[in-house]
Amino acid sequence: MSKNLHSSQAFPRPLTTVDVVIFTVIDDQLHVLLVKRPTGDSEPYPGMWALPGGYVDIERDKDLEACALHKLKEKTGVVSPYLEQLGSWGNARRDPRGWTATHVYFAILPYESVELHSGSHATDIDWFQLKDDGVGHELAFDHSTILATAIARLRGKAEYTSLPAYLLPDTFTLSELQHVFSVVLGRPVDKSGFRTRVLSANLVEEADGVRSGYSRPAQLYRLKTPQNPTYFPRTFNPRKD
Amino acid sequence: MSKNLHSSQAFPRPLTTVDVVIFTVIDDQLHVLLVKRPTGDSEPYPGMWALPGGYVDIERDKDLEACALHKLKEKTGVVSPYLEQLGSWGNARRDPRGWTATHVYFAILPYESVELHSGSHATDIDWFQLKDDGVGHELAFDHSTILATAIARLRGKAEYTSLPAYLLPDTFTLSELQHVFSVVLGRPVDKSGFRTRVLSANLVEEADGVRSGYSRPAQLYRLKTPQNPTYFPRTFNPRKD
DNA sequence: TTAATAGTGTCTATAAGACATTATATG
DNA sequence: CATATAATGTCTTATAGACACTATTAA
Repeated sequence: MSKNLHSSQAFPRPLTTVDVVIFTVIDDQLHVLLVKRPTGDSEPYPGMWALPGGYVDIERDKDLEACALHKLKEKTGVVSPYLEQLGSWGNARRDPRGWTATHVYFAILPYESVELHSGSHATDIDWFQLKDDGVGHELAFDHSTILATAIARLRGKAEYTSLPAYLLPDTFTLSELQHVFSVVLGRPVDKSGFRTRVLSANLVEEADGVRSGYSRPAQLYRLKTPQNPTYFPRTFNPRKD
Repeated sequence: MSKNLHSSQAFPRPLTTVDVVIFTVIDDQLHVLLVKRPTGDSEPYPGMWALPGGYVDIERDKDLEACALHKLKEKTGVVSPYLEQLGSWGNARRDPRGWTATHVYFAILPYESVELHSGSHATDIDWFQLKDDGVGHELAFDHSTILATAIARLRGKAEYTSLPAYLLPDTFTLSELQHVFSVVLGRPVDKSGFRTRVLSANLVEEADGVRSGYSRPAQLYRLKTPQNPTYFPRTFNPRKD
């Protein structure tokens, strides 16, 4: 047996987990899905809220993304969300049980597509409204840091990609799209400029039908490439000096 | 002992590794640092070239980034490069020894700062010139995929951030900066537009001294915030339709 | 006809792209 | 003075931002 293989097996292995930051918009506000930690005596952070996640099951999960998708489906019932890797966090102190490394994904869903599934009690999973860079209180482990990173990524990418579109159902009007951008960006978005931007970026195509209400009906659109976000050639609101 | 803790310990753990994609510019060409796999019988991918990396040592490495920095210093002697997380890759098939997950970082260095340190032979570590999305031949594990992702990230970020600046030493002229951007982007960059872009982005400040040659001497500059790259408000060459 | 929202048009400011011109060093 | 490169200026084009205006439905 080679020295290298031998030494690899001698290494104590860090624990490997996967966590998922799940965003949606409820009542014109960004929300994130959190689950409550169990309250057993030897549990870390008992009763605190945390990002959904857990250990990689090397029998069940064929890769990290499959593991993230599994946890997402388990909690929300959603099977094909927008999902991207956020990063990984690993050190000796984040979990009292020892050296752990977590691979974090973030998902964006339309609220209409979700059906929450709690483990035992309906009260141990819930949506929390985002304020600034978190939910207003500390989370278990280093999840406050991870959540802040995810929020920054979502807001940052909203400046130059079509990411917020994944917060809407399959078909939507341009006004709805504009509105969800303004929710994520936290500031008003000009209608005319937004429409030019979206249409010239080839982001959407017309869908059948219109959204009718107490005013002029609005054309429905759908994403042209729902698999990947579109990159705009510029950010919103170029900075002035 | 709680059910959760018990089950966590029962889980077979994936192997955890860290790999580093190290870029530099040599003779006006992008290069990446690779190491040769050992040739023992039970070694995976014996004799093939791979990204530098290895197991996380939970005694020595306080976190994942420290582990990446350690591996970088070990190979190049460089202690404070530009380093960012690229992503993680984990599944049951990438390493014949079992389920592994690797946390990948990418580093950007000025070639002048490097002193290669090989393990035993000077021939088992080397710089490879980049062509398109790789080095022209397959790498060990899934490192060809990882390298392609890193190249895309570097080229992509060169369109709207100051990343290529980290390929230069502390002080440089604007012409040198322009040139290294053109090397990374793989296309010529207009002098006047580039200078306006760089100066109005507040990216650099004047350093003492000039670079003299057989023509008008050039003012030396340095990065204003060497810790973080600067984001430009637009990409280069907005696409035409 | 009015209210409400969809959708378009106009004007301005900003910055990139292309390329010409001026500036300043060495040999 | 010739040459090479640094540094700046000019003109055009593209697009965002602001905001005014027109279009189309339901009540």
